[in-house]
Amino acid sequence: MKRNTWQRDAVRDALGDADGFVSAQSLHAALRDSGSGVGLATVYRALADLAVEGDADSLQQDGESLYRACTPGTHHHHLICRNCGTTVEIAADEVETWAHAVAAQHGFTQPQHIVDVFGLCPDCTRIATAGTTT
Amino acid sequence: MKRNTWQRDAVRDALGDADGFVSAQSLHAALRDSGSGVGLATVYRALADLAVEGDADSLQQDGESLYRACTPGTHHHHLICRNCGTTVEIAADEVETWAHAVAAQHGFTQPQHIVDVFGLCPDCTRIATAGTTT
DNA sequence: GTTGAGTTTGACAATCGTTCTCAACAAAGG
DNA sequence: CCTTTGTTGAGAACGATTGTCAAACTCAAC
Repeated sequence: MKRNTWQRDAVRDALGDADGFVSAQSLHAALRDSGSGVGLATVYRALADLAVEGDADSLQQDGESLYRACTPGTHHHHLICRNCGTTVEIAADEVETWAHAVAAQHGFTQPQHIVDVFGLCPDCTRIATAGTTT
Repeated sequence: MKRNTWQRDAVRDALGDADGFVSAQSLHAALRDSGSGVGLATVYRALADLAVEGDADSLQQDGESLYRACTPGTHHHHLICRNCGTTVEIAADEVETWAHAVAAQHGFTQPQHIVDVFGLCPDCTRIATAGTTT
């Protein structure tokens, strides 16, 4: 049986409030800031649950897992600013098709794919360019 | 100055001998097996160097970094069997183009992308199917 | 061949993210 | 209300990775 606890809701809310991808640790810190004394282990558990249920996307950067609330049920990918963390959801039918085609081409079945694009968002591009043009 | 040590060569060789992606830890174990008393820290350092120089690809799975020797200089992606670890290098011009287009569309610059396809290779598919078809 | 300078190594500790443990707790149903 | 049973939380445990630092080694010059 799955129980509904305010802790889990708090994690879900905090994840929804976060802008881009956040680590479990920073989410825990944010929760502690907002007064919710949620334990770290609980945050990890809640995030893992959310990811399994499809309410959150996760990706691994460097050595930690980052999570982000996402529209449940839809398969999509992300365009992430590597400077400020801004994230844009992108539907990627083209890539879906490509992945399936490539897999089939080599006799592979049950293709799953990891596709994420990192870059500099318009704002950060402007700043970076201004800094470089010395 | 960059020096040439037998340890670094040993790591490079071991990586070349490995079939698919291997973790730093297992590579270290393999090296120890083959008699080369290379330290763990050295393996990590060598792998990081190889990855930077473009002689090795790295990806993160679960919570550890996996490495694999690759043809230097070429940008490519991988089709990886999630069961046996077999890896196929795939040139992905289509995806390159797509990634750039998507990035540009949203005003993002300097796009880098993580694209890996996991699936079941022909052999593992056969086995899995045989097992499922009870 | 020898010397010297500076990089690399390696054993171990430290660090960091994540998971486990287990007693206390609280949610859902009777 | 009471019982049942999943959930929480504090801290320990854990595993991968990185830092530390003296000793070893490589390279180039002599």
